[in-house]
Amino acid sequence: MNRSASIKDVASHAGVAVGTVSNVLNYPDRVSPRTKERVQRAIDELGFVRNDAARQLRAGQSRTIGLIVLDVGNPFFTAVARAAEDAAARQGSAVLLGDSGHNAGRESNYIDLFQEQRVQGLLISPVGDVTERLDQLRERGVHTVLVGRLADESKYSSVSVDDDAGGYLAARHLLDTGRRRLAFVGGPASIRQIADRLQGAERAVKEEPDATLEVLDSEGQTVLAGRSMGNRLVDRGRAELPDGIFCANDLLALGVMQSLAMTHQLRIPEDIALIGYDDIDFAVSAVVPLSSIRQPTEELGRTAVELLVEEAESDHPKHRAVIFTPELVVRQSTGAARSAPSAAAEVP
Amino acid sequence: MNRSASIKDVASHAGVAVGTVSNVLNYPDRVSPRTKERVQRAIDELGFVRNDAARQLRAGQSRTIGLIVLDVGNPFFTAVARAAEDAAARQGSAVLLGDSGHNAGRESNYIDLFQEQRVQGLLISPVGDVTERLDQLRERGVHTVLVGRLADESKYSSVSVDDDAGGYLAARHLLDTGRRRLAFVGGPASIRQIADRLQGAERAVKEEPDATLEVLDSEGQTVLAGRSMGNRLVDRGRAELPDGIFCANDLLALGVMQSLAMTHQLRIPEDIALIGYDDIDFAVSAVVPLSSIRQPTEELGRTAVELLVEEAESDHPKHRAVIFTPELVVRQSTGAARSAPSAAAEVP
DNA sequence: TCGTAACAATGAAACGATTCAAAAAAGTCG
DNA sequence: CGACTTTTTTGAATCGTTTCATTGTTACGA
Repeated sequence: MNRSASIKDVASHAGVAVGTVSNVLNYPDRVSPRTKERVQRAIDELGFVRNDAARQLRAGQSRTIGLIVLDVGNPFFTAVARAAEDAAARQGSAVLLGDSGHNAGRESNYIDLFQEQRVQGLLISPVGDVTERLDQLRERGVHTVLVGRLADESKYSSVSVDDDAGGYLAARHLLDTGRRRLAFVGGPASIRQIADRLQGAERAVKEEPDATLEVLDSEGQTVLAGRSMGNRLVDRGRAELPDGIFCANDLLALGVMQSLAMTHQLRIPEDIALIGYDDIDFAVSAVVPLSSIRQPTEELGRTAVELLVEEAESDHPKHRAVIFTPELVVRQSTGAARSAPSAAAEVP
Repeated sequence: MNRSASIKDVASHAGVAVGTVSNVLNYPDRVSPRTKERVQRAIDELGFVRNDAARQLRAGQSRTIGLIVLDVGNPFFTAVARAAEDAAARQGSAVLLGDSGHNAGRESNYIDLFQEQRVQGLLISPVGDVTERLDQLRERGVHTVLVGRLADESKYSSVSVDDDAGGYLAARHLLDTGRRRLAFVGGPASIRQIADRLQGAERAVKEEPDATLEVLDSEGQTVLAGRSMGNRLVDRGRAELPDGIFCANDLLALGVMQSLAMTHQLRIPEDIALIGYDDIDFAVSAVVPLSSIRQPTEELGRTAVELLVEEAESDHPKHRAVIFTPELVVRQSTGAARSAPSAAAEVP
């Protein structure tokens, strides 16, 4: 079988017209059971598979949605991608996944590719400033939803997570469990998300007159950065130590935890409570299970697709910016046992 | 702009024939500079973007390669995917990435989708037994390369990594650094890769008359499984302990490391050397940086694409099974400092 | 000036599915 | 049985690109 069978082959093999075969495929009710069965047999015998290129050429649009993420290795994006795929599948579309790897060139290539594919729309976590490209897309009628970044509502729809609220949640939780000398570990402040998380934490601390917040600027957000920050803390006199630490992400928190665990002079959560951000897989299986802030990735992905569909279907594009609130996940590292004794409190 | 501009619009706008526009796009040399310039301006003014559906309808084949992985969240697959993308891009194709999530149903959906898209070929890490589906594909002329699994060479090409060799490497390294009472942590043995790694380790141990290998069957391959295994070890008398542990993957190894670090009676690598498998990101930033076995993911992805192209271009399909050998990555957990003092030996 | 290469530009045909007006077939009822 | 409605089937037109045989144009030497 050199060239795959076309609808025409099926038609002649079944002794019917091409229109009838098409009807069997798309409007089975219009076809009598007898011919339907005959056509079906022809399809099976020839191993016929619809040619999607021809379909979408006729339809003028494909049944796919483009999704460009910053890094497929990042669990945040893989979770979003998976949710987007499910949501798309539910309404008969597929998702084309592109990984820009924080690289504007690759991002641009994917935008071109997806445009040539005539995707129904584009979901994108942009690298830097792409407003120009996106404006161009808008002019060409390609609907776009920004993922994980708040957008100017007059121009685009977007789904994002409220980092300020997340920071507030984390700090508030430390305060609620009796901590008063808080520290924020993270940096650089030039990263929007980190600045927002800090701002939220400050907001919470201001609510308690006797609470303080010390800001510790880390170099990057890696486990190693967290560990060196932890080592600096351990070197301090006990009186100068914070009693609750909020790290801008889980990697930092795990690093801090490592250095405290290694020196064995400070216990978590008795001496210092620790909370991270992102709720990565490793948070649960840390030496002391790490409390964290979970981003609603499933909702992000699902909603992004829904906004896109909504926008594509209405003639008068109305943009919406949906902002999700993250969620507090309490584990042992913030002394859950104190306020709510549970099975999770068993220390190995 | 309601409907996007077609090549016909460009032609009339530039005052030339459609064929000329097509030539500008595909064979610029055939067109005189003057008309080329005129056409180019029309393209820019109308914001013309090629319709890929029409292109591939004419061409009979798309410029995409389908890749179905078991889990996009798994760093192994994301690395393979990235390499495959690069390799594909280098020869003008794009990769459609599908995530089966170890689910045969989703896998089947992607196979259908990719077939309808008339992909140039399929790279797949199959869920369970898909030989039937794949045979069907082969009949329909869709070339397929299996990724990460050795295939019957008479039927398919494949790229895979030699797990036996990896196991040998790991155990040989422990032996070379003076360890004699080795333990293998991992399970269940029903998983092919794990069985192979164990087999390789056994092969190495047999080379040293005075060395022994104890097999510890873990429940799953998670950090928690590793930790509970570690706890069981710590409870043993010192004389009964292994002096070198090879874990079937890095998660297990990190778990074992956690439990040893927590009890602080056994030091790594002085009392027990530890090596994992996969070289995940966290291996570097463990409390004691973890030695590991790295799989050549880039080569896998690149070679998979190359095999596919090779197969698609030759008329007489000749299948090949390419097996890569993994690589030893020495870090502190196996006492690199002993044999080769280096900067990496600095303990914080 | 003419003949002939060499080069440019043309436009109809083809790819494979869907659509839809029209024709054909099957039912219904007096 | 004939007039009518309903259901089923038909097949030409269409989507946007590429291909390629054909026609038109230019350049150059005789």
